[in-house]
Parts: sequence; C-alpha cells; structure tokens
Amino acid sequence: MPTIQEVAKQAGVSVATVSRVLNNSGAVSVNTRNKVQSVIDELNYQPNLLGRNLRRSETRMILVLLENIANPFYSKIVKGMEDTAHENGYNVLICNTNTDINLENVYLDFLRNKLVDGVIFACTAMGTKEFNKLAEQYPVVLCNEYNKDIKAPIITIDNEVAGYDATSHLIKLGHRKIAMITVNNVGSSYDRMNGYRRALKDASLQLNDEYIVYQNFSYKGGIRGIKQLFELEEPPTAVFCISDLVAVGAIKELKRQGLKVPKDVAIMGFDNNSIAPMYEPSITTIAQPRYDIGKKTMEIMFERIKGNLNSSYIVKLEHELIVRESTLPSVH
Amino acid sequence: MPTIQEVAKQAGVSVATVSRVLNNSGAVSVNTRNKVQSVIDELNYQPNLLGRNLRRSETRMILVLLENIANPFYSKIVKGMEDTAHENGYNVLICNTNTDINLENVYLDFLRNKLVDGVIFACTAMGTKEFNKLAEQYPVVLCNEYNKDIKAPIITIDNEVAGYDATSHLIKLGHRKIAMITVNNVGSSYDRMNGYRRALKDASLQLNDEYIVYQNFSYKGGIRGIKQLFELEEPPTAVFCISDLVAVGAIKELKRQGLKVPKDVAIMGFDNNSIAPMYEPSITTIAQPRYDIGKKTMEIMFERIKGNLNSSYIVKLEHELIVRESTLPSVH
DNA sequence: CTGTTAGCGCTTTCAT
DNA sequence: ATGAAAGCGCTAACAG
Repeated sequence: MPTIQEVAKQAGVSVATVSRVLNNSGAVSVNTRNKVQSVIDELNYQPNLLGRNLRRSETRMILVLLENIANPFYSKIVKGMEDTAHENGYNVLICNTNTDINLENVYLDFLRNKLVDGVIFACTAMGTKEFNKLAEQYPVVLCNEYNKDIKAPIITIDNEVAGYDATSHLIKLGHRKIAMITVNNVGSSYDRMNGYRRALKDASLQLNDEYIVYQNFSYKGGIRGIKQLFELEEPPTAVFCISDLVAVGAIKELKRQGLKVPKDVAIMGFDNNSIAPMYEPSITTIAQPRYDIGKKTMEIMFERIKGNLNSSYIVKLEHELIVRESTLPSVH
Repeated sequence: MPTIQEVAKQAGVSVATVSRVLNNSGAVSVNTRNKVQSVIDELNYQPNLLGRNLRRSETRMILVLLENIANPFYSKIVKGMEDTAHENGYNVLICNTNTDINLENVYLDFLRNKLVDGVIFACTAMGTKEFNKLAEQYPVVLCNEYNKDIKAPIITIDNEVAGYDATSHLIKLGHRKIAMITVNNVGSSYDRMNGYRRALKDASLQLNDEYIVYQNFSYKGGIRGIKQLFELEEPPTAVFCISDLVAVGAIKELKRQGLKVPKDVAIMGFDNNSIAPMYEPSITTIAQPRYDIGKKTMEIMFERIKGNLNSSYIVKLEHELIVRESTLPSVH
C-alpha cells in the first residue's frame, strides 16, 4: 500500500502537490498534474481516508439506525437517503439496533467518536430526555418516529389525517362496526388512532373501546388482534390494521376461523409494504412517500450539519390511499 | 469536545497515561486510574477514533455488501454476523449495492481507503477476475454466492443436495410432471437445478427442457414463470421455485388462472423467508441455516484478517426441508 | 508506574 | 506553481 509520501517521491514533487491533485484544489500546472496522476495510476495508489478524516475532522458518513433491516418498509426510505447522500458527496451506513438500547449506544459511539458526521434515527430505543441531550450536541434527525417532546428535526407523514382517511374509506364502503388493531406508546400510532376516532365521530358512529385492541407491529400481533376482536359478542365487519404485516396476520387468522376477506370482513393495512400487493387477497393500505421521506430526511440532515437548523422542526409529507382486494365493496 | 491532551492536563498526568486507562493496558496505579477516570467522566470525554484508527491502522469495522436490505432473507444472516463481530470487538456496516457495479465500487473504496478492515459480499456485481484480484489484496469473503473460479472463502449450503431434496419431496408426493422456475448464471441456482435433474433421473422420470424456465428472483419472475409453464400443452402438476418470493408470484398467478394450490398444483419455494409461513397457503420450502451462515462467515472473516487463511476455502452448512400447505398431499 | 517522543497519512497555511 | 512544516488525536516504544 503506497502512501502519499511514496507517490510524491516517485513523482519528484512534494506531498502537498500530490494532495492538491488528489483534491483538485489549488493551482497545479498541467505538467505536474499529469506526472503525479501517472504515478498514482502506476502505483495504484489509494489515499488512506483515516489520515484525511483525522485532518479534516469530518468523515462524510451518515449513520442510519434501523430497528431491523428485514423490515421492508425502510428499504425505499434508505434508497432515498442514499441517493441524496451520494449527490452531496456523503455515504450512508446502516445499522440494526433491534431497538436494543445497549446496541443503540454502541452505534451512537460512532457519532461520539467522530466516525460519522450525523445520525438518522428510523427507530429509537433511548428515552426522550437522553435523546434531546444527544440532539443538542450532535447532528441528529428523526425519520418517521416522534413524540411531542422531541427537540430535533422530524420527517413524517400526517398520521392523524392518514388514520382519518383509512377509516373514512371503510365508512364509505358502508361499514359501521370498524375496529382498529394498533400499538401503544408510539407517536405515529397514537395519531392514526386519533384520526380513526375523528372519522367515526364525523360519521356519527359510536366509539366502542372494545374495538381498539393493542398489539405490536408484527404478523403475530395481527393474529392475536383478530382473536381478541372475534371473541366479542358483536365482532366488527372491518378492521383497520396499524401496518400491512398486522393486516397479513389478521387475514391469516380470519381465514383460519373460516371467515373470508373481504366478503365477511374488510381489512385495511398501512405502509404499502411490498407484501401488500402480493398477498392473497391483496391489501388496501395507506402508502407513505417512502423515497421522498428518505430524501427529505437526508436533506434536513445536511442543513443540520451546516448549522442552518438548530431547534425542533417538523416536515410532513403527503400520503395516499391505495384500494385493493381486501376491502372490495360488499353489502353488510 | 475535549481531547486526550485536555484530559491529561486536567488530571495532571501525561497523555500516555490517559491512553493507558482508556485501553486498560499497561500498568497504572489505582490512584492515577481513578483520578484520570474521574476527569474523563467529568469532561464527558469521548476518544476520537479517527486518531486511534490512524495510529493502529485498523478500524475493527467489517463492511457487508447486500443487494438490498429489503430482502428479508439476509436479516438473520446479518444478525449472525453482527453478534459474532461484537463478540470479537468488531462492528458491522451494511451497505446496499443494488448489484450496481458503480455503487459496489464506491463502497469497496471503504476497504481500499482503510475505512473498514474487511468486506463480506452477500452479493457481487463485479466479474470473477476483478473479484479475485481484490480478494488477493484484501480480506474478502463470500456469503451464499459463488462460482467455481472464485478464489476466496465461501460460506453456503450444498445447493445441489438442496435441489435434490426439494424435488424428491415433490416426487414422493406422487408428482411426475415437475417444473422448475429458476434463474440463469447464478452458481447456487445452477447447483439447485443439477439437484433437480439428478432427483428426476434417480426416479426414472424424463427430463423435459420445457419444464425449466428462467426468470429472476422476484415476485414477477414467479408470475411470468407460471404463465410460461401453463401455456404448455402438458402443464406441470408441481413447480419447484428458486425462491419463496418466486413461489409467491407463482401462487398468485395460478390463482388468477383459476387454479388452486396445492389441490391443482403443488408449489415448492426456497429459503424459508419470513413470508413463507405467512402466505396463503403457507409455502413448503428449504430452510437455510441463516444465522449460522452469518456467524460462520464472520468467523472466517476473522481468520482471513489474522492471515490464517489465504486461498479459496468453502464451508457448506446443513439445510432443512420444511413442509407446509403449498404441497399438501393430493392425488394426481 | 509514568512521561517523553515519534509518527500513523493526510491537508493546509505560509513562504517563496 | 510549488514546497516546508505544523498538526489533526491518538498509541506505543523506550527510558527512567
């Protein structure tokens, strides 16, 4: 592995000059440039970025924290982030935290130890107070996660309106007994539930607390949610699920109970995961503008790094209702 | 951001001593250690790893190249890699290449520029010759990808036997007309197809080239594969799909054509993706020991870094047949 | 047990 | 247009 020294020696110039051609900076005569470049090519020289990064005290790396890379929801978001980062001469690192606070801390050390210039949280494990302390000291932005006390830029959709739209869709199809399988203590779910409530109210339908069941974002959450709902005396005819994966679990369990979707029960998902159009039946859902969310998040990150943004700041992007088989109209 | 200098000054010791307590190395008196540690805590000092890494010329980072993080197949593999890396004081970075050779090159610069100590390919874009050149110079290992000319450690299952087992399962169920939807030019698929052929031969079934259709690993590949097969005069009664995603596309398209799985056609997947048990019907498949594959891959990486391994080396782990609804016995 | 010192590879003033 | 030299923050001989 040649160093810049060896290139300089072999080209008969100083290291400063080699550095200049490396960075296309300063003024270098065409002759010298060619000479240096040919030595670089000949030796197959690759600059050691550890040296550069130390000197510049920046790495042009952004860390993205995900709960789990397996969650296909984030794939397009990450693509949006990556493209935007590359356009700006940055690179993106992805790490899984499994929402494990210890693991999260390990990766946050990358930030504290100057290995990355900023962190995007697509998932948080730590508490709000701690988070705000971190966000005060370092460039940090939140993607698709939030609560009202967070002091950092946040990029998301308007989950309240999205919940309203999802529920309204079911109401328009004639459903009166509409349940929701959701999760607890997550800002976005809370907002979606508020939208659900407002839609029922606007349609003069009665709120029934038994129709709101708390599970988690998983396939199994959907199974358990349906079990719970269909033990009720008056089971719902439509279920709004907090994610497509939950919707899949719901459909699977309904099928097991001998009920047909959408004939007996309409199912609504959320996220427009890749599984939604593929499933049998395909799943009606709310699509989030995932690529744009990623893109915007990264743009905001650069603003934060430049210091143009210092306090909390929220960006809401547009969602979209996508109607598929799981809510095909039928009479009730 | 305090530096080691400031800690040293404030603690009234030399930077060497601070470094020693930081690394738990050398001998430091209990008194000094406590003093230094308290200053570290007080200043909330975090060592700048750019300095350390430059000095040590290692980063204890391993880069994992994936085609796409959205592919849930890799999630457990990555978990196995991460756990093993953490046990050894290393960290894992994940990058998407989209099998784009330019993007792959961007990330490989991390290796050439000393930002990571090794690269694991779970997906390759470059040609074999180039790959071998890289593998000669740097610690590189391949996970679940290969061809016979590769000169680097490879961790995989025995795809030929797996293909044999999958096909034999269908034969045992009484099927005689067994097709395969596969992909071209991929080492593992090639081996699985050889296994498929050998199973047919061992059962004295005739090989029918029309029953082998080439698509890609996607959902749409499954749809197109079925369309092609069911335009034949004698369509198959069972189809071995090269991946679970392909199987999903296959089932969806059969349903569209009014055929039932498994009643009319049996479908076999591969990989035991998370979707396989969730799908309707659930999908019979070959499970790869994904966590162990990841674990073993990382272990081999460390051997390579230590220099204990220099040439090509192949590790084959055990696979497993998982029978589900999509091949439930029925008479033909 | 502790301090002094050189240097990892690079960039960037400051001279010339 | 080019070079000399300082220094980013850290570690690791070496000396004492």
